[in-house]
Parts: sequence; structure tokens; C-alpha cells
Amino acid sequence: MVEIDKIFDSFSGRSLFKNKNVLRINYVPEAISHRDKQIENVASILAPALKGERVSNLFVFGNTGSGKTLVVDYVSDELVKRVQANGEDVLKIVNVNCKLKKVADTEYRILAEIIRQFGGSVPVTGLPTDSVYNKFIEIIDGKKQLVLIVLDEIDQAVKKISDGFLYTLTRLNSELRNAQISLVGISNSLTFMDGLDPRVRSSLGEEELVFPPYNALQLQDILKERALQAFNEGALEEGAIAKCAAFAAREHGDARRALDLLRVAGELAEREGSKQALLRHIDEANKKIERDKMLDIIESEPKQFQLVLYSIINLHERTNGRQFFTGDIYDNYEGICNKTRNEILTQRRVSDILAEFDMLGIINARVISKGRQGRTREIKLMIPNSILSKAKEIIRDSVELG
DNA sequence: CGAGATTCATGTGAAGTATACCTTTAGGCTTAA
DNA sequence: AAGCCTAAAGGTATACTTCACATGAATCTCGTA
Repeated sequence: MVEIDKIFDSFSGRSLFKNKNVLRINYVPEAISHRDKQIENVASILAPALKGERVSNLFVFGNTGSGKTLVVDYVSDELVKRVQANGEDVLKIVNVNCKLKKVADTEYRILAEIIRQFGGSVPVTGLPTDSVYNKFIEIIDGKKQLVLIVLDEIDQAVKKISDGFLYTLTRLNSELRNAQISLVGISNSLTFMDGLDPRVRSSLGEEELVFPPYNALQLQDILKERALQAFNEGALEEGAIAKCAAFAAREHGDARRALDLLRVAGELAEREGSKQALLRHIDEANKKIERDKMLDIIESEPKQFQLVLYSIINLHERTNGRQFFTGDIYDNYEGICNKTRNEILTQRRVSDILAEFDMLGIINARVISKGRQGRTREIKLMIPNSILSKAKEIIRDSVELG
């Protein structure tokens, strides 16, 4: 892919990008700026892994885009490289993103995903969870090794499932004869630990690290480095980087956001046929990112979720953005289902769906009591007006609402 | 007039069901000796 | 007799339903000042 991109780019001859991948969020640069301290910490905690010894369970906290995943990935890579260079085979690192719906959002699926990364395969359903555990043990316990399980966005998983599986995971070590397991949890929420079962907390929180957000200057540094590799010379208007950094600094020092901004701004400029990414492209990029993020979520929701969302949007438009209640939504939803010959879920289920939308930030829901008028959720749609019609279009396409 | 009881519309927990899929097991059939 | 295939039996995870009880403030009721 990389090669093809390059070929096409150089062929068209007027691309702004030298190597766009540098700006992608999963790109691990060779040197990481302004995270020396953190790298040092993580590395020293995980260092015993080089000899295949068990390391302390580690928890990493910090806002989105503060480099948590990056640092952990980087240190993992280095560890693996080092181990391989020594010609040994005592360390295996698996990385699971717990947020991915339908991939790793239940205990069963997280475990299945880990096994899959070991080259095993697990059916989608049908197996008892314990036998999946057994399979997991079997697959890793074949030889002496350390298995480092990195659970990204672990707070999401614990919110959906209980924290029990973390406990089971930590307890697994006593059942292993040869291999050992260590966990690295990555979480956006600083308060994540508070809600945990004390037993889990004590066994998991052996080591904790907090990543502070980047400040605007640090962001600029990072952007400069990446931009140098990513863009051709002169492809950026003066001050573009500073502007991206400023935008992102406002978003709690979110470096991911900053990189996205730069990339999308470049793409926009390119599409326009402009020779330079201009400052105004960054403003546009800012809007586009926000928009795409939301639309992606909407698109990937299951059918029934989309139907519920559609009725929320309807209501939102009809009430001119004022707040409304569960009952209104359900009535509307029923109507839509009837009209489109879709199954109608129960109110109970819809209630849960609304709770999930709330977690996703698509709506803002608050349980209130209206006295004689009973108790309900007061709901407000959080999708910006500018993308409402696009959102409706997506849902209409995927549900065939006509 | 105010304290306490009522009430409404839905939140919420627990248990049950449908579906889709898995493994095990017991026949039944084929095959090679 | 051993090997292989198939279908039935028995089991699970997940998404959803059913049942039943919990909530909490506006409203009502009624005794009292």
C-alpha cells in the first residue's frame, strides 16, 4: 500500500504529501518527543520481560491523544526487537482495543481476540467461556514465556462488562505452569480505578502512570517533525502548524487531533488542487473531523440502533432542538418500524439503547422526575445540525427507509 | 396551609426466550484386510 | 474391525423480551390552625 501511494503521488506530480502515513494515528515514529520520562517509566517497569520474567501489571492513564498508546506500542516494539535480537523467544505481546464493537466488547470476545492474535481460532459463539479460557491457557502455556496483554480503552470494557474478567485474568497466573501473564491497561478516564472491586484494584494497580496532556509548544514540535516527513517542501502555508497545535491544545492537548487536522487539511487542499495547505483548510478540516467521527459511529451502529436514532433525529427537528422524553421517542420509533415493516423492540430494550447512545455521546440523557407526569429520561440530541441531513441519509441507506 | 399519601411514566434488575452456532456422541455406512 | 460421515442431543453467548418492582417530585388529601 505504502509503495503504491508513493508511486501514485509522485506520478500525479503535484501531491502535497511525501508520505501521508506518517500522519496516521497508528504510525509509530522512530523518536517520540516530549514523552521521554514516560517512555523511561514504562520501559523500566516492563524491562524484566526481556528475560521472560513476569512484570508488574501496569495502568496508564491520560486524556485522548496524550501518547499513551503510542508510548506503550513503542516500548513493546523495542522489547520484542530486543528479545528477538538475543535469539530468544520468551515474550509475546498482544494488543486488544476493547472499544471495538463486535470485536472486543465482551469477555468472550476479548479472550477470543487474544487467542486469535496467537494464531488460534475461536468460533463467534457457542463455546462456554471457561472452555475459551482453557483454550487460552493451553495455547500460551506450551512453553516458558511472558505474555503481555495490552488492553487499550479498558474503561470501555469494564463499563460494559463487569470488572470480574480482569480479576479472572490476573488469577490465571496460578494456573499456568510455564507461561506468565502481565497486564497493561490503558484508560482515558482518570477515575477509572475508583469504580473497581478492591481486589481487582490491588492486583491490577501494581504500577500506575499518568500521562499529562501536551502543551501547545510540544504539540508544535511533534507536528513539525511529522510534517517534515509527511509533506513535500512548501506544501504548508506559514503558520499552519502553529494553528493546528493551537486547535489541539484547546482540546486538552490531544496530539491525535492535531495530526488528524494536519492530514485532513492536506487532503482537502489537495482535492481542491491547491498547491499549499492553507490556514483556512485547517478550519475546514476541524469541522470535517468532528463530522466524520460522528458519522462513522452512526454508520457502524446496528439496524435497530439506527432506527431509534432516526426517530430521535425526527423528534429533534420537529421540536426545534428542544428536549424530549423516552416515551416520545418510543412512539415515533414504533411509527417508523410500522411504516418500514421492521420489528419493534420493547420499551425496555429501547431504554438500554438510549443509555448506550448516551455513552457514545450521540445524545445527552438525564433521568428526571416530572412529578405527576412520571419519571423519564430527558433527552437532547448532540449531533450538530450541520450533519443531520447526512446522518439521516446514512441511516436511510442502511435501513432502506425510503 | 402543610405534612404525608398518591400517582404517573418510565427506570432498572432478574430471569426467561429465540437464535445461531459449537462439541460430543451414537449410529450407519464404507472400506480395507 | 477400523474409519469416516451424519444427524441428533446437549450446551453456550448474545440480543432481546417478560415480569416485577423501584423512583421521585408534582399533585392531591385531609387534618389542623
